[in-house]
Parts: sequence; structure tokens; C-alpha cells
Amino acid sequence: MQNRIRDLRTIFDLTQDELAEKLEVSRQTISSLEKGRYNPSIMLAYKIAKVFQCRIEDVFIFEGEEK
Amino acid sequence: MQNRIRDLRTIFDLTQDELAEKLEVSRQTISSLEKGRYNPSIMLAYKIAKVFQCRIEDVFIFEGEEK
DNA sequence: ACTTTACGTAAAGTGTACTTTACATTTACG
DNA sequence: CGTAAATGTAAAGTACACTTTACGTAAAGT
Repeated sequence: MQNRIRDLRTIFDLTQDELAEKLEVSRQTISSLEKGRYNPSIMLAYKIAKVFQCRIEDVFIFEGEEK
Repeated sequence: MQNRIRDLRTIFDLTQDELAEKLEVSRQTISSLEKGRYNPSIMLAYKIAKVFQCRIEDVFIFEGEEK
């Protein structure tokens, strides 16, 4: 699964720290998500989409629907 | 967080077992999701929305954005 | 050079999504 | 009734989302 977090964060001119604070998670969580270390919970995915004013499917790309 | 899984499952005329098989999860997982015991992972949420041919936000209702 | 800002990442711990096994309850049908 | 299909749920285990702490690196400012 891919995501556009880094791009969107740049567009919204936010640092990892600032985004983390808005989402009430740690900076490491943002870094890990951007690096694809793991997938967000559905609640976090929802909050992220909300910050970027779009839908979950606009932030996260399931395309190849890997495993 | 609420969800419309049970309703959608009824509309699509599927048993918990049949839906579980399509999603490649156990029947208990479906039961637990319907009963609100826990939230799905984002991958499972995506697969569920796909089966019901709609968006994640159409199946899962974050409204009160509890915790 | 020194410091600050932004980011990468590793280790150890906690909580929870999901599994398998198993048994109980409900519903409908012969 | 008896039985089968559909569902609820509990216990114990595994995997992973997320945390805190901590340290490293690279860029930019002063």
C-alpha cells in the first residue's frame, strides 16, 4: 500500500512534528507511515484525510491490493 | 466508530461466513466488527468497501470521531 | 565552528486486530 | 420435536500499530 502523506504534507507546508501534533500521534509514527514501515489504523487514516481535507482513498493507494 | 457492515451484508444477501471468505478473514472477525468489538485495519476496511462497491467512508461512520 | 531544525531509525514496551478452537444460542425447516 | 444453518462469544496466541527514549545525520543560520 502506498500513500501520499509526504506530498500532502509538503503541499500543506507542515513538518512531521506539526502534522503529528495535529493528529495526536508521535513524530515517529508519521515518519514510519511516510516510509511505508507500516499501515495506519483506520482511525488514524481518517484523521489524516481530514487534515488534508480529502477522502481516505485520496491519501492511501490500495491499487495492487498487495496483501 | 460505527459501521454499516450488517446492513450492507443483508442487502447483498451474504452470511457472515460468505463475507468472511470473500475478505479472507475469519467469521469471528466479521461478527466482532458488526458488534463493534474492534475496528478493522485499513486494508480490511478497504476490502470491505470494495465488496460492497462503495467508499470506506460509506461503510464506516467516524462522525463523533470518538477516540 | 556551533546550534537549531527537520528527519531517519532502532529497541523495548503496550494495546489491539485477527486467528484458531470451541461451545452456546437462535432461527427456521423437515 | 429434532436438526441444521447462522450467529454470539470466550480463551489463548500471534502480528503489528503506536509509544517513549534515544541517538545519528544533513542542511541552514548565526
